[in-house]
Amino acid sequence: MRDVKRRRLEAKGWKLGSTQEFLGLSDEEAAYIELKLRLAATLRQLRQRRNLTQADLAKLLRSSQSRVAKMEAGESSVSLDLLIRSLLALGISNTELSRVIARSPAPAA
Amino acid sequence: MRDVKRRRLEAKGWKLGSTQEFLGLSDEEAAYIELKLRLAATLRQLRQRRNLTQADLAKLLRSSQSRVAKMEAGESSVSLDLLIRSLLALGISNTELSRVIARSPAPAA
DNA sequence: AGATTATATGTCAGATCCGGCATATCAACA
DNA sequence: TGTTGATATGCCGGATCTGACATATAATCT
Repeated sequence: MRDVKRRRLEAKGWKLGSTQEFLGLSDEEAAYIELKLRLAATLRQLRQRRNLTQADLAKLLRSSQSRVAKMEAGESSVSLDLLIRSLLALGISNTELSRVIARSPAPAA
Repeated sequence: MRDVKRRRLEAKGWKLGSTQEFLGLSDEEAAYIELKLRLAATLRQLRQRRNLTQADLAKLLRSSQSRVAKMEAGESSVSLDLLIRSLLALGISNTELSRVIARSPAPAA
């Protein structure tokens, strides 16, 4: 993984330890983070497709605008739980959800 | 949803409030719980297929046997996060994971 | 420029979840 | 029957996550 990408992740609160530790990032950790980012992106798409503001969505979820922002940013302080709950609240179907999860991230050029 | 099923869920720690509230269980809540139970069942299958005891798996996950038991039981005190992390640790692929999520629960007879 | 609306960032107290321990239940055997 | 190995249940202190609030930074207007 590239330094650029690393910095982007760390900026969002992922404490990844030393570079060695980072390079040794286990497959499941990597898969977990990628999955989360994918769900985060999907949440944003879904919200925008419905012409909702973050505040609107927050109200729908009985949460706050700031947390929605963090969800969409894929911050480390947001759990898969919250992301998936939110997608479900937006009415995503199991089929759509599974499609998001199936899609692997594009490999680096 | 049937009373039998309700009791089964409540026994696992789901506080579902009054019957009215339960009957009014929103779609996303229901979907969330079903999803969790599906992942829980998958975890057990995967572990058994590899001939691991709960204690073995716990060690692999740096967790405890009791938590693994709770995961597989789909207790409310277990998050999707932990379930999915565990499945990833067992090496489940995105494709398999997505298949689990896609599969809707069998409708009541 | 200033005003308005949307999004992002920082912080924190309370809620939830976690690992670990003790102990209970169960199953398969001698 | 009692012993052994596996799984389940109850509990708790500490860790993590959450909603909420304040505030900062866009972005889009007049």
